[in-house]
Amino acid sequence: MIEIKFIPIDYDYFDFEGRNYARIIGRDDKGKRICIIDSVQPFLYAILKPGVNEKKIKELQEKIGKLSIKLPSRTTKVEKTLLEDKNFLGKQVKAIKIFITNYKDAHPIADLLDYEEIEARREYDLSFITKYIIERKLIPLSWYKISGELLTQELGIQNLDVDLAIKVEKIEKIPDLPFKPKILAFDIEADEFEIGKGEILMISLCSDNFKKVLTWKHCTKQDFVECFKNEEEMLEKFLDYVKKISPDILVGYFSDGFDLPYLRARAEKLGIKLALGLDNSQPTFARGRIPSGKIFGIIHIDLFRFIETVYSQYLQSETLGLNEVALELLGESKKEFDHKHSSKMEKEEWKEYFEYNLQDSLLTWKLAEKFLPDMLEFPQIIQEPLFDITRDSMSQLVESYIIHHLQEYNEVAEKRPLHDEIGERMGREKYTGAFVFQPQAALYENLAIFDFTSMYSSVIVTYNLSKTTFLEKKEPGSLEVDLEGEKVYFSKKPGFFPLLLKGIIELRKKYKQELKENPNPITKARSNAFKLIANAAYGYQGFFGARYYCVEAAASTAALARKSILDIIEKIKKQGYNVIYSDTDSIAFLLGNKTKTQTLDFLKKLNSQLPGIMELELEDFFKRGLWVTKRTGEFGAKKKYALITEQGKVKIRGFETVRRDWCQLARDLQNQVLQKILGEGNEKQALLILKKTIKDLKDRTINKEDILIRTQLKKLLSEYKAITPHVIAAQKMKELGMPIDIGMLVSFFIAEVRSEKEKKLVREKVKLPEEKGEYNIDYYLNHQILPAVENIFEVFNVNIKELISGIKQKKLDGF
DNA sequence: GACTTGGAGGTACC
DNA sequence: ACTGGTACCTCCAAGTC
Repeated sequence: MIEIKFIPIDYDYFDFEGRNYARIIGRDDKGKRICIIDSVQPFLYAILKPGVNEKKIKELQEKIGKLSIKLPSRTTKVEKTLLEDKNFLGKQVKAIKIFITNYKDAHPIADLLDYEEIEARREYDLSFITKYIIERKLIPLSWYKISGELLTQELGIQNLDVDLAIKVEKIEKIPDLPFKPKILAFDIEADEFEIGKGEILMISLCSDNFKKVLTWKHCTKQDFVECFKNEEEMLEKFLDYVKKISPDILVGYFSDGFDLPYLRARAEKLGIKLALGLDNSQPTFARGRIPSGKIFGIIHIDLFRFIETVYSQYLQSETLGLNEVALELLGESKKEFDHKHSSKMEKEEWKEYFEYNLQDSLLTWKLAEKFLPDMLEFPQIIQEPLFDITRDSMSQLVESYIIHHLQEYNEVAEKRPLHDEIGERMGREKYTGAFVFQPQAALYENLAIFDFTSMYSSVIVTYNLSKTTFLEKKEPGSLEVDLEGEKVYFSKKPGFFPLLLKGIIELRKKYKQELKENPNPITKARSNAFKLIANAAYGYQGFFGARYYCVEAAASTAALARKSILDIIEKIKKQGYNVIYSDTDSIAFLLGNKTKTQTLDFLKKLNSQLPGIMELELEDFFKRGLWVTKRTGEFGAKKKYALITEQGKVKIRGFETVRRDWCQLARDLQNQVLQKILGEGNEKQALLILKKTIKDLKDRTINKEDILIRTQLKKLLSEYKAITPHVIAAQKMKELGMPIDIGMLVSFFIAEVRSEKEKKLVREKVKLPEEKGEYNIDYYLNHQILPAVENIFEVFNVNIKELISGIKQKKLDGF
């Protein structure tokens, strides 16, 4: 028997004599690499119909106990059954817990449970690792004292590159110890984008005090460059370095979709085994929307995927490419490098190429270090391994959090929806969502904005809305929600979903406070993780793929949120304020003759009247706020406004300034105009800026980057019904042999053409950035610049178009 | 051929 | 297919006169 302190990092399992064993790689407190082998007995539940008598249950247990499945490789039997009292979707039920030999046969065993007394079969669709973590409470990246038997060359650990292997007997939670995983970043360069088509020219590696570029193409005298005879030798050395550095995390950027599959494809072609795993196995690629490259014992992370789901909504970056993200988060860019085919590269260019390649790894490594607190925190909160956490969608994260907390409510897990069920759910009609107030276009002064904290989550908790509390029909004391005529009912008895969410909101509050008092990366990561889960819980209930899907709950959440905000709007009006705007959970109103103190007191009063955990807070006071009309019609536009605080902080929403599908010229101009108007309270200075921009445009002094329009390609070229300018741009790229991918941003500009009469459509004037041609002055004036500022000036009764043509007639300079 | 209108398409807000 | 609905705006496609 030996005893160690252990932190689990990577999980997988294997079969031995027909049974499943968890195999977990981690470290001990001395930094040694440890493998532990453990087992739990797989099981599923048969939930019984109400009122089945004891005798019947006994008989049923006996029948179930005899079930088995014979496969060529193994036989799975029901090994034991237990009768348990459980909760399931708001009901107390009797359930038979059915232990089986091999978890992989849980589904076929469930299919055999075709007995009249059984109402439902559940928990046959949870992964072995998930079940293992729940059963043994061995939470990823958390510390434990493990005792067990030392293993040498036995089951599941043959040729495993670890310092110690233990067959677990006892697991005990201990307080957290310091832990810093070793991170190795990598990046490859190739001439061809298509996976495996070209040669890998170079591979860069970056870790603590370690920077290398491996290449076989060209030998330079840069100290970080290591040269090899051929691609094979370079790949071998890459494997060597990974072994030697022995990282816990191997991180890349887009590496699930590019670097790792490319490495594997090239290795295969060259007859090399890409033995990255601790057991010398090659990476495997799990099927999915995007394949996930898994390396045994080392966590491969594609940082892009984690950032995309968890952080993109908080980033300013318009693309999530390494360059923009690194610039925003690290203040560093990629190296500038003019890509061309390697065969046409000069000596000096190779040097730059190597630096470029190294910089990519360096940025990836720095980003990974930056996100390390989050990467350590999320797996502990969600209770799934880091590998999965960094690839899960938002709904999966929410669902995993739920699944791992069901025990606290003695709840049996609901099943994943089946194919037909998903189809049905997707086909449903949309329900009514949020309320958006019809604003009046104007420049307002002295505003306050109130908003509900985590509004939808608060509504779910306050009114107990969920699949588990949804009632088929009205019951005494139940809550009735009117969904525009159709009535639905919810139990008042707290269900586990709202209770769980209540816990999340409380923790979110606690960690937000903790962050305020003690701001550091850990408290920030924790606070952010809970915020994300809380925010996604509402969408989860309306999501077709959710185990706890419930449109009635989702629609009721939106309906009650609407009711709440309309109620508050009325109260604010009644108090004598002028409400000017509201969207979903926020309300903007004019202070008028009231003071800030009065307004804050009023906020307190409003809060005291709110039900449950609903809470209204002050977002801020604002000096000025601008709302404009829609392009068509005289009404004020919703979801478009600009605000300035007394400290001069500007908040712009919805305007072209913040839209990436407008050219920089129009966006910059609009931004400056908004800033000036908000700062000064009138349009005079702003007009001068407009004048200058028009002059520059007509003088053709505008830079090309500023007139590029960037639009995302959302589907295959052939699937487009309407051939829009960006589709033409993509077609041109394709003809030039450039790679076309779904999701890519297509850049183009609108050029002058010989005959405007023959080429009337915008798409006929599209040119790629590298194509020769002058920008189309008329287009940029009338389709970019003017539309961007027209209705802003209209607020001041200044008609730009008249002004321009009027001035023209008077032959004044500038316009 | 000029003009209108609906909808496809993309992106933002919360 | 991988959280929800609401809203704006451009440009194409197809219809009307």
